[in-house]
Amino acid sequence: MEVKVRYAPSPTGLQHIGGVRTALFNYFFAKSQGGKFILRVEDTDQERYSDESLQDLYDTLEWLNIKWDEGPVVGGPNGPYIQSERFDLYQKYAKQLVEDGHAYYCYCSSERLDEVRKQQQESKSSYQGYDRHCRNLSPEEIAEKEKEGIKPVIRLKVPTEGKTTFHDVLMGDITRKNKDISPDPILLKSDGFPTYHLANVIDDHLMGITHIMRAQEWIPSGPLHILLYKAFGWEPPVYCHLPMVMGKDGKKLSKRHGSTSVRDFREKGYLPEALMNYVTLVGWSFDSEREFFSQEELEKLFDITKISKSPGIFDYKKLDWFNGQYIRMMSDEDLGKALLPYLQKAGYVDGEFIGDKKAKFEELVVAVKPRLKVLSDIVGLAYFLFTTPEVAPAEMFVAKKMDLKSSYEALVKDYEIIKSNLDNGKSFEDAEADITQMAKDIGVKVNGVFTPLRVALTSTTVSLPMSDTYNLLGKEESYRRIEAALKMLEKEVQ
RNA sequence: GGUCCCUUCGUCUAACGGUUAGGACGAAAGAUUCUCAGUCUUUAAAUAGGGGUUCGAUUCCCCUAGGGACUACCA
Repeated sequence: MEVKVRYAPSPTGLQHIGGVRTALFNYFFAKSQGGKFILRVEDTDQERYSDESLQDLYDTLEWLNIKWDEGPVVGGPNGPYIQSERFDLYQKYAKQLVEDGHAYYCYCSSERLDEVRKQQQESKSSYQGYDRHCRNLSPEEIAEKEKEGIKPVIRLKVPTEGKTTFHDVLMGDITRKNKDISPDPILLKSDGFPTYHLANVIDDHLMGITHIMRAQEWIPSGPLHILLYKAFGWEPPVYCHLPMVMGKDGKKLSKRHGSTSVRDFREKGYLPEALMNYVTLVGWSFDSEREFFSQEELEKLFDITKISKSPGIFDYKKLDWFNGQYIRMMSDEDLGKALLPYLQKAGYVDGEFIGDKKAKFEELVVAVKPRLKVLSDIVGLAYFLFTTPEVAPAEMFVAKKMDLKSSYEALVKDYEIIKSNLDNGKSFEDAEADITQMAKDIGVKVNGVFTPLRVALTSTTVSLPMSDTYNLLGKEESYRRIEAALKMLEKEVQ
C-alpha cells in the first residue's frame, strides 16, 4: 500500500520551527517510502485565522523547497484541501453520528460551561471537564431549546466504561480508560465548523492518509480519535507521535526563547539548507557520525524508526554553526547574490554592483565569507566600507600595553611606512610586513601598532584584516581616514 | 489536582545484553595570526536513584525521583 502522509497546520500564525519540523518528518518519510505528501489547511478556527498566516505557510514551504503532491494550489483527487471549503462534509458526518447514537446536541451556553469549570477548579474536583448535562435530553427538552433559537454544538458520546488503546510506532501501545478521556468533547461548533478532532478524522480517512505523524502533544487525544474512527466504522491509520521541540528551559519552544518563526530565521539570513539540516536533527539522527545531509539525501535516508522518543531542545548555537558551515560551502558568486539584499536593505547600495564596484564586492565577499554566521552579519562587517564613520574616540586607538602617546606615534609610523611603500610601487602587503618589523624594532607587540591603524580605517576595534580593509577602501579614502585620525589624536596627546 | 508520555556529557545524539560509553555543538587550552573570525590540535564533560532478571546490563522488568504534554465552541 502506498504511504500517504499529511502536514495539516492551521493558519493562525507564522510557521513555527516545531511545525516545520513536523512537516519535514512527514515529507521525508513519504519520499523515502515512495509515497505521497499532502498539505491540508485546517482553517476551522474562524477567530484566529489570518490570510497572512496562510501566505506565510506557502512562502515557508517554498523557501524550504518542500513541494506537496496534493493540496491547495496543486489540487488532487481528494480535494478540496482547505477545510473551510469542506464545510458541508463535516455537517453531514456529524449529523450521521447523532443519528447513529454516537453523538448528541448540546445547548449549554458558554457561560454555564465557564461556571462549571470554575466550580471544578475551586473545589479541586478530580473530575475536570464537561458535566454531560445535555447527554440525555428528552425529545421534548430538545424541542424546547430549539424553539428558544439556541444554536447547539454536537458532542461525542464518550463511553464511561472500558478503555481505549491505540498503537504508536515509537511509543508502543498507549491505553487510556474511557472515563479519563475528555468527557464528550465538541465535534461541531455552534457556528457549524468542526473542531480539530472531527475534521482531522474525517479528512484523514477520506484522503486516504496511512500514517499520522504529529507532535507528542496530541498523544492525550489519541484514544479519542480512535473512538471517532470506531463510531464511523473506519480503520484508523498508523500513528507516530513526534518528540516535541523545546526551548533552553525545557518548555515548549516559544517566542521568549528567541526566534521561532521560519520567517525570522529567513530574514536574519539563515540558509534553507542549513535550517532544514539542523531542524531534521532535532529528534532524529542517522548514525553516530554523520550530520550533514542534503535534502535529496534525506529524501532517501530518512528512517522513521530512528526518531527519538524524548523531547529535544532547540540549540540556536548549533544552528549558527551549521549555517556558517553552509555559507562556507557556497560559491563566492552565490554568496554574493545572497548577500546583496542585506546590503540593499541596510541602505548601503541600491541596485546591483557593476564594473569596478563589482570587483570590489567580490573581494568583500571573499574576505567576509569565513566570518559570517548568518547573512545579515554582512551589515556589521561592511559598515566601514559603505558609510563614513566618525573618527573613533581616542581610547579606542589604544591596544593593551599601549598608551595614547605610543599609539599615536605608532599610527604616525604606520602612515609613513604605508606611504613610502606605495610611493615606491610596492603593495600594501609589503607595507604590512614593514610595520610588523617596525613593531619588533621598537619593542612593541604587533597588535599595538595595528590597532591604531585598524581604528583609523574602520572606527572599530574588530574588523577585516588590514590588507582587505585597505584594498576595499582604496588609497585615497584610506589616507583620508588616517589623516583624520592623526589630527584628532594629535590634539588629544597634547 | 487528574491522565498520559519521557529520562546517556550543559545541548543534539550513537552504542538494538559483552565498547577504554563514540561523534557533533558549546566550553576550556594551545597552534596559526594585526583584531575578529576561520582552520588545526588537545582537554574536561553523561548512562537520574534504588531494586531485580542475567555469567554479564546504558540496553529488559519494577519502584522512586525529576521533567514535559494534555485537561477550550484552539489546533
